[in-house]
Amino acid sequence: MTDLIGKRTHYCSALRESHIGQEVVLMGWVQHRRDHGGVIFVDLRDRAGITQVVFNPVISAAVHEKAQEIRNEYVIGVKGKVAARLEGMVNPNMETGAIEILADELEVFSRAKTPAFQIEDRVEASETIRLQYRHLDLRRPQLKNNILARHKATMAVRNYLDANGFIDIETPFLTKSTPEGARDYLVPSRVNQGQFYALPQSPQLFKQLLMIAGFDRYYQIVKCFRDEDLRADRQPEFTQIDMELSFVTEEQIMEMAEGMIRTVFKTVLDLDLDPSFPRLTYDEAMERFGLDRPDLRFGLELCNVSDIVAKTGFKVFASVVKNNGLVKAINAKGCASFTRREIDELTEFAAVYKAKGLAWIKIKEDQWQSPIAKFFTDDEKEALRQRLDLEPGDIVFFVADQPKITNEALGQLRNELGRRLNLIRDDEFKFTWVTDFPLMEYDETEKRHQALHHPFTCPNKEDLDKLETDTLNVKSRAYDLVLNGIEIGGGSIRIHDMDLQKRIFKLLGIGEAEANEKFGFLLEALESGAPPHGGIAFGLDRLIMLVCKEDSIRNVIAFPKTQKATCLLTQAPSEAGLAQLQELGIRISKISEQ
RNA sequence: GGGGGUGUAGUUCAGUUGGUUAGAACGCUAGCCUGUCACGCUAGAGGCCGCGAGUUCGAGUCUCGUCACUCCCGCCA
Repeated sequence: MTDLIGKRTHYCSALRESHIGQEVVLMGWVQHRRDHGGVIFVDLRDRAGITQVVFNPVISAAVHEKAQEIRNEYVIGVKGKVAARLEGMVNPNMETGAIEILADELEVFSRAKTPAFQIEDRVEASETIRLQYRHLDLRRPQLKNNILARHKATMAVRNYLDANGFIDIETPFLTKSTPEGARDYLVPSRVNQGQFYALPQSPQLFKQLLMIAGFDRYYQIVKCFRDEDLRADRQPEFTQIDMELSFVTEEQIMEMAEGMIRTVFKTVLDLDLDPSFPRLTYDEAMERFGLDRPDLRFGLELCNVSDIVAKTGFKVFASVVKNNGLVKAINAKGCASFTRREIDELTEFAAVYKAKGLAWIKIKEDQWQSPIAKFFTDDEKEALRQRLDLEPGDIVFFVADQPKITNEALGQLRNELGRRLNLIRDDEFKFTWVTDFPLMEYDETEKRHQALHHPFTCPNKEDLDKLETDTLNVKSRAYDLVLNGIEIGGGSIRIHDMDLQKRIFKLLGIGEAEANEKFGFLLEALESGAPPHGGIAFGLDRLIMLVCKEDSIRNVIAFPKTQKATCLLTQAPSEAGLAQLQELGIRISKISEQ
C-alpha cells in the first residue's frame, strides 16, 4: 500500500502556517513518540529540524495501529495533510510549532535498537560513548549544527578565494619526509621495500613550487598530519585552509586573509567584524601579554618592573635582574580579597609553566600585606605604586625568572585570572595580527639555531647584514592571526632567492649535502625563475571551534580521534596481517617488558 | 616521557568509619490513557562496581599494578 520512498516534499524544518491544507511527505528519524492511547504524537527529525506528526484513528485507523510499533530512532516516511495545531496547542519553542502533520500513510524504513544515549543536547553522555557511537552523536543538534556551520564556512572560503582569483590545486599525501618540525606519519612502500612516504605536515613546499610554476594564486582546504601528542585543540590529522600568492607584500596577504575571515563570520554567524584587525609586533605582544598569542578580550596587562627592583633588598628579584632575567607584574584590580587558598592555587598554576614562585602584595588602606613588602624601600614602593597604578583593594602578582619563563608563566596567569574573574565575554571575537617574529631561536638542548616559523621564511630586509653576526635579533616577515588567545593562522613571505635560502640552511646547521638531499628539488626550482611569494595557512578546525564556541576541536570534526590517536568507532589503528607485512618487507619487533 | 581528573544499571550520577539485600533520575519493556510536546499513571526488567592482584572475618569503599577516556607540561614550524 505505502511506497513513499523518493516522494519527500519537505525537510522537517520547512512547514509553516502558510502550508496548512497541503499534502506533504516527510522522511526522518523518530525523535520521540507520545502515545496517548487514542492518539499518537511523533516528533519527526531530519537534518533540518523537527515536525510533529499526529496519528489519529479518526484519520486512519490502520495507520494509527501501525504507529504503535514505532520506537525512538526508527526511520520512517509519513504522508499527510499539514494542519493548524488546535487552539492553545501551539508550541512556541519549535520552529514548526504552529502546525502538525495529520498522517494518513506511514512507512517504516528501518527499525532501530534503543540508542546508547538519548539524541538530545541536554543529555551529556561521556565522550568515550559518544565517540564509539559517533553516528548517533552526530544526530544531536549541537554536533549536527557544528558540522553544518563548518560546511557553510568552507563554502564561504571557497567562494571568496575563487572570486579573488585563487586556484584550488591538490598536492600529494604520499610525499617526502621533511625533517624540520613535527614527527611524520610514515607509509611503507610496497614496490620500494624498506622505503617510506611521509604524510604531509603541510603542503608548504608544494605550494611554493606552484608559485614557481606560475599559478600565482593557489588555495586548498587540505588535511595535514602530525604524529605528536594530542590536546583539546590538536588532532593527528587536521584541516588547513592553505593559500599562497605571488608578487605580493605581507600587507596584501593579511588584507586578503582578513577579508576571508570576515566573510566566514558574516556567512556563518551573520556577524560584522571590526573593519581592521589590530596589529601587534611579537616584541610588543611579549612585553604586554607575555605570550605571542594574546587574548585581547580583557586587560590585566603585564608590567615590567625589573628596573625598579634591580637593587631591592628582596634578593630573589635583585639577582634575577642581575642575571639578565625579567621581573614582571600583573595588578589584579580589586582582588585583594583573594584567600590564601586562591593564591596557593595560582602559585601552583604558575609553577606548571616553570615559575619558581609567585610573589604577591595585597594593597590595603593603611599598609601592604605581603611576605615580601618588608624588603622594599619607600622609594621602591612609590615607584611600584605609580608603575602598576596600585590602589587599595588591589593585589599584584610578580614572577621573576629568565625572560622566557617570566613571560610564559605570567602570560598564562593573566589568562587564568581573566577566566577566574569572569572578564571574558564568550560572545566576543577579538582578533589580532602578530608580526615581526624573530627569525630564529636557540635550541639549548640541541645546541643549534632553529627556525621559529619554518626554514623558508624570509628575514626582514634591513636585518640581512646581521644574519650571521646577530642571528637571534633578526626579525622575519612572518605573521600570525590570533583570535581570543588562540593562534588560528600563520604565514610568511618566503625566500625566493636560492643564495639566501642556502645561507639560512647553513645557519640552521643543515649542511650542503643534507640540504641537497632533503630540499634539492626546492633549490633547483628556486634557480628556475622563482617569483617573490608568500602565503598563509589557517587551522580550519580551530577556527570553526571558535565560531561554534566549542572548547574542543573534536566537536567540530565528524570523526575525531582520541587523545591516544585511536578511533573508537573503527578501532583504528589495528594490527596488520602477516601477509600484508611480508609484502611490505616489514617485520614487527615488539619490545618485551622487563 | 611526566603530572592531575574520571571510571558503579543502557545513560548521567549517589553510595556514610570497610559491614550483610548496591540506590536515584532519565531511558527501556508491559498495561492504561484522544491533545501531548522533558506527556501522565501503574507495574516490571536491568549490575564483572573498568580489569588484575593484595590487606581483611568481610572490599564498590583501603593498598599496589594495569587499561580506557580526559585536561595539562614536554612535544607540536
